[in-house]
Amino acid sequence: MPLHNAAATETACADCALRRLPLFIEHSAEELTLVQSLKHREMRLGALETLIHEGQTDAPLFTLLDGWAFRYKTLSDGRRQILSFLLAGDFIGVQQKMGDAAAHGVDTLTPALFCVFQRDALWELHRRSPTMGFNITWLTAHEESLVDDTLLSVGRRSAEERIATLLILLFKRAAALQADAGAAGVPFPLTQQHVADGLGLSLVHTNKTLRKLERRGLHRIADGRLFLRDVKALARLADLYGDGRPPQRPLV
Amino acid sequence: MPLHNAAATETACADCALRRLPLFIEHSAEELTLVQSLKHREMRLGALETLIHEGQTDAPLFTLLDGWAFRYKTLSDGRRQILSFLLAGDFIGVQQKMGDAAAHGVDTLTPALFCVFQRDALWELHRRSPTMGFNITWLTAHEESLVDDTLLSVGRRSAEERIATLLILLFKRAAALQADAGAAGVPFPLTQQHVADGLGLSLVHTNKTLRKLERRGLHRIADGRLFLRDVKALARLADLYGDGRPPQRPLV
DNA sequence: CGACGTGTTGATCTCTCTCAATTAGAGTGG
DNA sequence: CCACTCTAATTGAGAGAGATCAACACGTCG
Repeated sequence: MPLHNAAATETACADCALRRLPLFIEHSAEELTLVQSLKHREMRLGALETLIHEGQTDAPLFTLLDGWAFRYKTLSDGRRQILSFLLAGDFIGVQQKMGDAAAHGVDTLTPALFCVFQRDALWELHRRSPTMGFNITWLTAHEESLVDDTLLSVGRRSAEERIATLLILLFKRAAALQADAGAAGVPFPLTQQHVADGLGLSLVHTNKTLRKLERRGLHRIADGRLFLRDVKALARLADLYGDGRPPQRPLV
Repeated sequence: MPLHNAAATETACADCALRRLPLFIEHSAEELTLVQSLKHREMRLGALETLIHEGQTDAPLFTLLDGWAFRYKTLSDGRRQILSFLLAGDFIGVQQKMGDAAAHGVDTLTPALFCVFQRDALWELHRRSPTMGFNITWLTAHEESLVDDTLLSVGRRSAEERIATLLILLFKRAAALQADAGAAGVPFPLTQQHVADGLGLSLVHTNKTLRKLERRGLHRIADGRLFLRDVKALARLADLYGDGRPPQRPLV
């Protein structure tokens, strides 16, 4: 994804790479102008850098334009839980109330490009374009449903099932951002430590489970790319219904 | 909380019991009229009934006016994860995209009163009152932060720590809805099975852990009420900082 | 070339789960 | 008033998934 490299040259919203993705909806010229006017600047971070510190009080709003990142929380003794992974198009920072401390940190996984908005952009957006405001609400709700899915995994799935679920869901999200679906695989910039922290598992057990699935031919991770070798088997493990099909309650 | 009992007599938004709670912000007369116009009807359920079935496609929007409920997901073999508990004032149903299947079920814990809105009320609200729209966005984001907290618990806290965390957080939320904070305790309509499903634990282990904490004098649950006996000790277990204070990363 | 980050594997250890049984209370019907 | 049933809470015992501890391999980098 060749975005402009020179710090001085910022992309106009109308030319934003995100808009080229089939995933994103059309916006009117006025909406684009509005967003453009709220856009404060762009920001570029390297891999494994911190965008928002846990407990930071003045974090602005961001949109992730390119790259991977993740939200997380830590306990005082260092135990870390990754709350969600962020891909291009994701909105960052709605969670913390204005003037409040950030409830979670955000780190990058890869070099990443962010669109930075002023603190009050959220309100301005609502005020000046209810349509966009509505979209934001919906986006926020969608983010929550991702966390819901993870909570189900971490709370009720076995290690194998959790890994299968994560691989499928991340694959789908990443695949939606690129042209060729299956053959080339999708980028997979997570270390096993990230996988572990995202699934509430230990690093060692994550490694062992990952290897087990790989040896069974369900997937393959190599050179920072993920390939799904046996989606059927993975989906069976993950107990994922085609999409949104209601689960069957046992007759017991 | 004496709400009207006769099915025919519905409360006007201006007289809504929720507004009397110090927790809720003021709204202008126009805003109340708007909400009133979008309000479809009220709905009353008994304890342990289902408001929204998992996978249901046409669920409307609700506000919980009185009582307790919870959102949950289940796997096909019956394993259930409770995603969040719902108390008076909580909004229900933003998560599912219009026309989409509900990603989670909602059951009541106690008899409950709901305010029912049409499917497109969310959009109307945004369109006709950006202020309210903004509030909805914020409310949705806040809901997510609750799920984030739970995910941290389930992913990284021990059974003892999870229980302590849940007790404190539920106590706080319930206490905010009533006058007397400490002495009388707060309602606690969850069975141990609910606690277990909310924390990703088994019923048996939940029971044992609960008893251990109770025997240590940290809390007491009796007659459907929860009393916190030693908040300090509970907070220490839960690793909860006063409120939003950033956690200390270990120097290791 | 040594230090470091990441991945890998084996050997324990333990927290939590599963299985089983008992108690207590609420509701029902005879 | 008393069996009978059902649900929720409780407790003990054994089993197991996953955590922790320890080494080692490999590639990158200053």
